[in-house]
Amino acid sequence: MSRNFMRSSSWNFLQLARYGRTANHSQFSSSNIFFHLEEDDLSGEDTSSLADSQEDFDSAILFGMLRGNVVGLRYYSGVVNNNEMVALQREPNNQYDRNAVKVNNVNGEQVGHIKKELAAALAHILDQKMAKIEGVVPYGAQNAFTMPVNLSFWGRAENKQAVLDHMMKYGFRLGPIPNSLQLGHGSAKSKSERAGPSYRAPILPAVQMTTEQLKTEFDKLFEDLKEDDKTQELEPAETIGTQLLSHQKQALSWMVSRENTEELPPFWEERNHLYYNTLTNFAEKQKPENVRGGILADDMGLGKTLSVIALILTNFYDGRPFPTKKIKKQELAESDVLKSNMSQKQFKAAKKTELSTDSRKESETLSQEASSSRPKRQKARKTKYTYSSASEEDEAWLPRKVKAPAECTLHDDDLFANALFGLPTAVRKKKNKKGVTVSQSISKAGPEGQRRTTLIICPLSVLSNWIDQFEQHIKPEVHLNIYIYYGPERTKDPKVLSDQDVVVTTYSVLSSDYGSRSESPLHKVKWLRVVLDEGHTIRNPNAQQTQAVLSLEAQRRWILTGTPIQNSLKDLWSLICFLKLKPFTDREWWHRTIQRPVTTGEDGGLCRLQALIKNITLRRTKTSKIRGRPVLDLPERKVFIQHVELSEEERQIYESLKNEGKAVISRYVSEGTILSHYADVLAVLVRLRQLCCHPFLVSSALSSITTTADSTPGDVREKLVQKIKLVLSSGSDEECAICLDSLNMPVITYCAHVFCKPCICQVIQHEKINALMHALVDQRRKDATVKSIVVSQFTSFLSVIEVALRESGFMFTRLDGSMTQKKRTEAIQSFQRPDAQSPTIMLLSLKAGGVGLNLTAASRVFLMDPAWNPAAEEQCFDRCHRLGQTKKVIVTKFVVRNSVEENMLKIQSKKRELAAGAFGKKKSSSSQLKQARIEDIRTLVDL
DNA sequence: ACCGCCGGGTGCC
DNA sequence: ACCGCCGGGTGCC
Repeated sequence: MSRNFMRSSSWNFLQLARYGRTANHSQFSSSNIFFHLEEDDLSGEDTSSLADSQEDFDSAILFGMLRGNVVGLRYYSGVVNNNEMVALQREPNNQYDRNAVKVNNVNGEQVGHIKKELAAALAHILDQKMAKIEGVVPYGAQNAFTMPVNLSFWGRAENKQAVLDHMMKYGFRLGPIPNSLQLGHGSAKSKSERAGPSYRAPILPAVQMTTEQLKTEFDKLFEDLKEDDKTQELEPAETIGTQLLSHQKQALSWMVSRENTEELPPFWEERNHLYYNTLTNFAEKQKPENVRGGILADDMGLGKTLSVIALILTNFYDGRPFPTKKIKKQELAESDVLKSNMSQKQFKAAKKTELSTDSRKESETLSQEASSSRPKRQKARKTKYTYSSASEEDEAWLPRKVKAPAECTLHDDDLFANALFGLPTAVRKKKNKKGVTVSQSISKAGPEGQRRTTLIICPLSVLSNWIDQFEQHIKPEVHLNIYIYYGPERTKDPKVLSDQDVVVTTYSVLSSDYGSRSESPLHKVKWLRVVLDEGHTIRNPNAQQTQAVLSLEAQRRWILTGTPIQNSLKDLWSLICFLKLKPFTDREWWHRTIQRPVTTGEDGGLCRLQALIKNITLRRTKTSKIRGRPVLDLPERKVFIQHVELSEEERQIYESLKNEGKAVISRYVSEGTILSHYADVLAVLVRLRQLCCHPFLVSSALSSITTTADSTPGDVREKLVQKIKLVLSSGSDEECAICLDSLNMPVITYCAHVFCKPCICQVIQHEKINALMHALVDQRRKDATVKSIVVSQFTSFLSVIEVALRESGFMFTRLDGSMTQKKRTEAIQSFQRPDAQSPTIMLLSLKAGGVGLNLTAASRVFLMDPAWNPAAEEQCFDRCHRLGQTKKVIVTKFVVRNSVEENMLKIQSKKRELAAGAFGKKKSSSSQLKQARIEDIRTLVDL
């Protein structure tokens, strides 16, 4: 565990403080802090605990190059082009030579072996991971028996000499490869049909870009995206009952075209009847499968969910919308009118389909489908859902009424899910009715049955939101079958799933299914489409959850995320893998062609990355403009920082705690043991921050006063009880830190400070809370309908605030990490209600709920204590400043003057820079990280 | 000749 | 491999 701990990034460390808050008691216990840190690590916040080779990749420098030979070509089927990249792979179990090193082409097919004398030298280096060795075949690609290979050795600077020495021992000298050797013989090109263009010599280690440069480039990367030509709009299918905003129609158009495109994926060209990859110079006969999907990276609150729902219904099958009902004669007239409304794009797509399948019949059906109008519900139910001219294939796609075994219907799960998410009764009723309609594929539909089902994977916190939005945006008469794959009653039968139109599940369910012995039905279905909501949750490629997602079988793949790159370029890799972008699904090619060129500032690296992102990503921010007008007409948002002075008494306690902490920390610093005393240091910091919020938070008395579940864990409490007994029994003459008199009704803090109970209670009456209550009362007087969110990282602080709110007669509700999903949903729904009985204040714990939480009923946000990570604060503001907000949003951040909080603001702005610059940034060495952490701590306590 | 030379067989690791 | 290497056949010039 300590290993994990030491490796975690400083960001991760900083997050810990927030995490500690999630468990109400952890601030009292260093072991708890540790526990949560580790948990956080494992849950994928940090990817540095990956294989060491991963780290080596990032900090690698070029040691030198060497010309070697690939032998045994005639025994293997893998072929290469001149200048094509090849991969080296150790083969320790080779029966002829345990030093064997295989040479594979970009596709992973073996080309040959490294000649044994050289392999003998390389084996040790590869096995010990002293260097990563990359190969390029400079010429002679079509040789029959052997071919040359240029090897480049990459690794950490500290390994360079050892590698050079080792190679020297075997008689190989590494050096730069002269251009004369590099380009090979003039005849090489003419001999080969597969030969690519002449290729420049591998670029020698380029000048490392500064963080600032990279940041600028990174910003540009996405800036430029906004200005490209993804401005086509597409009207959604008739089945969508909601009018889409312009940018949503653009998203729809882009997504539909991404799903139906026949274009080659980025960096592939057709040459001489072969498909040629311009990055690796790899070529093959087989057309690389196109990425039917991409990344919808719109900012939060732009309506990604609605865009996807529209996509599902609009591009349900072969570029056609979700089929609806029979066309009746009198409706045909109407449909002619509607036909003219059919967008150009839709029509083109239709034509294209017609051409490709060469089926006139289908095209007739199509125009009817596209223009079908609304039937009366009754009729629709009686109808057999057929078109007069529907082809057999089409028929298979129509919803039909079938008997379904009880356990296969939606009832049970729906009921369960509805209970779980607290969906309103009306919805439940409707669902039950709907539930009996289960679509059934017909075996004739295709060799493996046509795919029809979209799988949506999302965090639990937004699951109910998906369901709500389907209800809200799809016309009620449309029989779209949705299955919530969640809860103990979920089906085990893949057939049940593949008979749905949409299946919604969560990452954790998917992951636990994947990890369990019995086979996961989710992994047996051949999905039409898989949608990852909050798709950056798969950014740790080693997490089981990521593996579970990557092993899903689907034709169309979508990632929804507001933050495609969170920490570094590495984050993008899992996403690319999910999209099955060849050849990047192999980490080596990703690194050699994109990641390393970008991080080392190699020629064109950023251009490549940009070309890649541009191809697969659509991103708009809230400030993006369409035809000169903002995408969203969001009301203004203002952020105020409200400084608060500590009262005399508070200041006294604060200073004494701070000095105590400073003494401890500076001792650690001078001893150089600060990092091994992290838990202690953190405890000090947390106490200081809590004190800024409210002195009571650092008092053990809290547990006996608040009525909520907040409590000190038994053992710690016991320890404190012992201590106070000791203080009392020993007749200690300790004095109260507040009144400086002898103790009267003593209470003890975790840090073993002792106060008089009346003294500390008096403190509560003073600043802070005071600032908040003043603002709230003031607000209520001006406009009682305005709702507010009060945010803190400390649930115990929220509990204190609760008391104050009750005293002033506020209606409030609360959302924190300890609540069940059902209770959370209840809290949100009651808060969002517009009626007079609805609470006007939401107490929100900073990390609870995560992204996607919609609290647009509120237009005021009070941030009681600054967060370590500025992004977390932003996210918090976005919960109410998003689509659906009608009022001006005012955010107030309370910051205590001359305190750890002010220092945190400083660190925040530093972090903000880092976050932007971390993209592509060379990973700091662990010693640098340590130093940075120490610096952070010193800033915080003014050391 | 316990050599050199010739030419056939042969061929990754 | 239009090579190198191996080992058998062979042997003045």
